[in-house]
Amino acid sequence: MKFEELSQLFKKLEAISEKTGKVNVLASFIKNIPEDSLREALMLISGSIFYPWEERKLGVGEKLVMRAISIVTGISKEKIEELFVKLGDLGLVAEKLSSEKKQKTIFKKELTVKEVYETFREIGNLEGEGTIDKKVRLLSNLLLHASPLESRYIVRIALEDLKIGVGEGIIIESIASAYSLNPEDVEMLYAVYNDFGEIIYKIRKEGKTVIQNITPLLGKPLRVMLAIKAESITEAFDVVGRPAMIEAKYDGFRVQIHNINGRLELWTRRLENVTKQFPDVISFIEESMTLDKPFIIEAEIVGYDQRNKKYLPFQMISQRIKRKYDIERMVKEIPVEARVFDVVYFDGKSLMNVPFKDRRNLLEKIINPIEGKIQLSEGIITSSDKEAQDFFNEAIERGLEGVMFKNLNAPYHPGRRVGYMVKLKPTKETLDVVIVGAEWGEGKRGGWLTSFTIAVRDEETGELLEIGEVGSGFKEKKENPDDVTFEDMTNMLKNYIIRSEGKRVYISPKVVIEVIYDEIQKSPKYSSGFALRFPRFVRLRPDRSVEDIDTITRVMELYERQKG
DNA sequence: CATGACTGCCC
DNA sequence: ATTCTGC
DNA sequence: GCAGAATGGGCAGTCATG
Repeated sequence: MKFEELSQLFKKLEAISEKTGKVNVLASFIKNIPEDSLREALMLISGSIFYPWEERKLGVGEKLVMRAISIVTGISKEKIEELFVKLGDLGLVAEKLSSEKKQKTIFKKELTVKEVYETFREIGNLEGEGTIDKKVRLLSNLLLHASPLESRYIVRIALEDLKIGVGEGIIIESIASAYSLNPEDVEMLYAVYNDFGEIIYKIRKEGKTVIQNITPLLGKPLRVMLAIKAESITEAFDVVGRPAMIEAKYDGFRVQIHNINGRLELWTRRLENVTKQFPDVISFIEESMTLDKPFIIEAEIVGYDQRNKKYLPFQMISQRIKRKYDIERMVKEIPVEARVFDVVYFDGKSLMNVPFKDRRNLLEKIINPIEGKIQLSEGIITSSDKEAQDFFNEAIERGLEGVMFKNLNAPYHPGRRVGYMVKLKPTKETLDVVIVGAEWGEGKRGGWLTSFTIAVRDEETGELLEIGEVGSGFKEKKENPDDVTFEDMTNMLKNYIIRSEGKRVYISPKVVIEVIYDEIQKSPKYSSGFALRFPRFVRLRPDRSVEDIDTITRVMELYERQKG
């Protein structure tokens, strides 16, 4: 299969906004992919090069792509960055420059899907000295032989972001449509195999029989079920029904644990293998559970200080997640506890269609809790707003992140954010800050300032101290008069731009905004020494001037208060 | 050998 | 992670 | 109601650079 054909598909999908339209186009394309390009084509359509269980990564980002474009076109990196700011997308930059390039004596061979995919795998497999130059060379070589349209998508593949409005959901629907299957069945196949090419291959070969008895595969990570967010206890109950299980939400990270005939393996939410990083968790499970029956359970791994029985901040445990060296030392320095909250496979049987309350009951039976090592997540079953409120309040007082509401009768729906699980976090403080910088946006936000550097005031010196950036909470479209759009922000701020530096602009401190956040963190990056966790815009404060914004003293007080 | 830029992935 | 938007 | 695409801080690892 020619890469040109795939590029045309991408172009067509990018131009269609309706989901059903995308599914129709993609379904008919999928039916006709020849078997010898099936896996490669589906990997490229899903915008990835390596499978989630592979340890290799592509290791290509914006900077490396800009270097490659610069080499192929002979245009300076500064000029390319300028175009990037203007167009909001490096794929479009490559396309534009490629079409403007004088077609000299270029020997243009036609690229194939296989060739493109294999080249990217080769790029990802490079390591050691000289790697970056080699990657740039391989990528430029692809671009050299590519048409303008192909260049657009080669660049986006390099960044593993096709921007064609096609995600897992649409690929699943398309496969279902192509082979007249139930989308839920295809979804389950994907949740188990994590490989679109493989499941299409199976469907073609085995027909509808593939959907019989799909069960999780031991040793192969399964996609996990995600929660939606609620703003209040009543809203949470409305989503999951009454009674509901209400559980503590721990500020750690999520793992899926497989017992493969006595051997334990751990995967993260995005299916990265982290078994080596957590030998302590492995031994907790060996201590607490019998391993004679295979299982797949889910847990939150959270930092825990045994001495004062307090949970540690997320930043601590994040030091352990990707660690390859000094693992044993960190096991001692940053102890963790596993809080198990679900089981999806046990003793040869899939539990995905078993109601949550029964899965939870099974967990109670198979885990012997050991304080500070492994326990079930704390929770209550109630229909009462008052009991729910008390449980929530207590969780917050203990420094937990919030609570989860769970539908007692819900099946396990892998890979989706459905209304079976709802998270509820406490309402937060806000800060009034001034905008001192910004960055030009990408993709559909190209041409607007979309991320704003914010600062608080040192009341002693009058100096402004940066405390992070905010780019969430603004509107793209004005629907109500008081909506604040990126366009509003851009118009308001462009007169105050002091200087530009690539995508970044420095702005005279005039515009005051109110931002909300979940937590104040110590920051090595910002001049205030603090940063906001999950910052988002609330509203403009035209009534306030730079002198009225929040101070570093207040930030320090808030930081001390949240430590409890 | 130390440092910084870049990338990928936790939240 | 949060938020907005189109369907 | 959901999927997709924007956007946040900060961690470790890798490679380049000086």
